[in-house]
Amino acid sequence: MAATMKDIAKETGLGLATISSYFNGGNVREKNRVKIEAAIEKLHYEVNEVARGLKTNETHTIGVVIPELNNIFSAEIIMGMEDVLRQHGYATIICDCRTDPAIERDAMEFLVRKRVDGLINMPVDISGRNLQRFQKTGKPIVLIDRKVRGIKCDTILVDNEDAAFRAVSLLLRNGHKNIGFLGGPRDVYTSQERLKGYARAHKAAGVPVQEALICHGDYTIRGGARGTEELLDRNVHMTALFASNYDMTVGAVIGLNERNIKIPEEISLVGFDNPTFAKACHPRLTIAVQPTEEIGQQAARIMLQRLSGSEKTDFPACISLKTEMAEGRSVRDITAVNTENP
Amino acid sequence: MAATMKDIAKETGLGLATISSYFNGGNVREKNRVKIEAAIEKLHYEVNEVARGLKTNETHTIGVVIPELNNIFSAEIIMGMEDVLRQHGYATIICDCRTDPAIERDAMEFLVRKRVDGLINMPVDISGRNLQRFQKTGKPIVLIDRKVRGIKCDTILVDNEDAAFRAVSLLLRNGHKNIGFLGGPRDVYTSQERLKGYARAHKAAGVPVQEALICHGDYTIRGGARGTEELLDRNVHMTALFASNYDMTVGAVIGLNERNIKIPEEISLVGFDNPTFAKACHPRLTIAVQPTEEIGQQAARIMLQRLSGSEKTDFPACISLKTEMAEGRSVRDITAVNTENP
DNA sequence: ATGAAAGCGCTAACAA
DNA sequence: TTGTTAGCGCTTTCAT
Repeated sequence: MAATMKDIAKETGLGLATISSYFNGGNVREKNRVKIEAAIEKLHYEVNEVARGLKTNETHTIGVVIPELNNIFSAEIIMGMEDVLRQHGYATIICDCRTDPAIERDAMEFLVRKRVDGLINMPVDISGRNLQRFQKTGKPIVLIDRKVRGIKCDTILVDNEDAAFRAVSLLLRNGHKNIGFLGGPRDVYTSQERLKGYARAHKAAGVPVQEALICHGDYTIRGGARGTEELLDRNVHMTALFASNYDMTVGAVIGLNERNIKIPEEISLVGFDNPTFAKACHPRLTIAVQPTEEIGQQAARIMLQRLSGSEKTDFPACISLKTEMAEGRSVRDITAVNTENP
Repeated sequence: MAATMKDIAKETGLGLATISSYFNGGNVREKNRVKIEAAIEKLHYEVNEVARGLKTNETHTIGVVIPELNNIFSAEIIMGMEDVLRQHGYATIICDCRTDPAIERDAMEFLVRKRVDGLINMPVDISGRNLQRFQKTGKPIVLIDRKVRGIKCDTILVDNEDAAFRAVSLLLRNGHKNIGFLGGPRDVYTSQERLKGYARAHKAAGVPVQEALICHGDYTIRGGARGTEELLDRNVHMTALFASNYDMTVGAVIGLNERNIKIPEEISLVGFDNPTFAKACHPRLTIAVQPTEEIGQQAARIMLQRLSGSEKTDFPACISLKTEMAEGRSVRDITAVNTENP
């Protein structure tokens, strides 16, 4: 069995409270401090956080429920989160619910039993039922990437609409008027937002949106490759492509390569996420970059604030993080070409 | 405050032990069972695993320490692991130590304080010092992906040497004699193993290994692209390329595309990991696939066995999982060509 | 089958 | 500053 505070007390001849005080930053006589530290060393004592948790009703553990872990987007968010939390003495229990609302519900119940101090969730069940259950505990919830109506809590979003707006505006500024849109599933929030941005950019530039240029894929590499080919087949005049997530960006590059279409000479491309991939491409891809680690860090910080209770504003915060445009060389300026052929 | 068993006891008029018995599969009179369940419903009772953990000295929590979470390899392992563990009522606390032995040590200490029931580790500190610390708790350790000498515990490895052997043999069988090797860092275990497999395949086929065909990269996309170009420049007669991890495979595809080199007409390519990427490529890539989720699942299962104590063999198991060759169309058979030009 | 009571390792209130 | 003590919510003998 592991050593307990009692053992330290016995070893040093001191009382329990003194030992506890030592660990909780209380004042302990220098002489005793040395004794205690010697005993800790000798007995390999490590505080039992379970006992502490029972007593204080604080487990210093945050539950995290996400749809899927096997994509860099989720993984990097988790990294940023876990990093901040552990630095503050908090553990994170991560539950990958495989995009299944039922598993998500189980995961949340599980976390309630584990008495986590708070929940960070990238929600699958948009109805909010799962979250309502957790909210009964009175413990803080921070939502990531998606809103859930009916749930009042802090939320970290990415301004997807703006990301798409800027990406497409960049293409428009460079003279492109037939811009293909490789979108995600119709019913996914981020996908809808990005399509809105695509449309708004067109409106702002006074360029009409053409249905034939919009392709709803599935956010996968393969879907991106196929979508690219479909768009090429349907639109002879297409001069540019906007891929609205990472996997579809990879797919677009593959699809264009396969057809032997030069970027940006024949088709200009703006992608999404993953700067590493963008840099590896030739020419380097222009992409919209989501601040993945920052999303995680922010979520963690807000959670920490709620837990410390030192929060002034009592109403939920809704933070919208901006994406960055990382410019490469995959967009060709065709304004000159346009004026030549009016 | 959340409801406790005491509340249930009060509500039902039963004793504490009866309630506890109900939750632990003991026999409870039908009449009382109904009463208890009604009370649970009414009070929204959820077992407090913290209290239970203190009493039973079992937290039903497994600590997981890995170097990095932001690559599909790690992420999928974690998915497989977490899946199995949670299905058995175990939580996983994941610590990403950013490939830093010092952070790894902190993480392990942290997990000791959290009183996790076991540790699953993809080790960074190969010296074993970090693990020795944890091992003092007497709790089980399962190692993943790498051995650590001096630590006696269960280990799940992938037969990397065999994976490379088979990949390179495939190329040799197809008549290739100048096969470039895009390797990882010299000091990484998996990288060394894969190089061994490359060499053994050559020996088995009676083809000499040429130093100029071996490139030590850094397991990144960019490294793969650069390595590919280096190898092309150094070796005019190179007809094939073996990329020894996923990122370098992406890099190789990009590098070859950039030079406008056709796969497999000009260069045959065998890659590593990520079937999704392989399928998205044209032509579909032939790759060695590591059973990532299975690694995680196996690790979890072995851990579960150790914890249940029903393990017959008391000595550590060392399981070596085989990779799969997923054949695409990226390898050209040039045996005929060779006989034409002897 | 059920109840009473002790105690897991810690914190915190109170006393000294 | 330090010691004593009660009790967090549960499991687990031991009676009944």
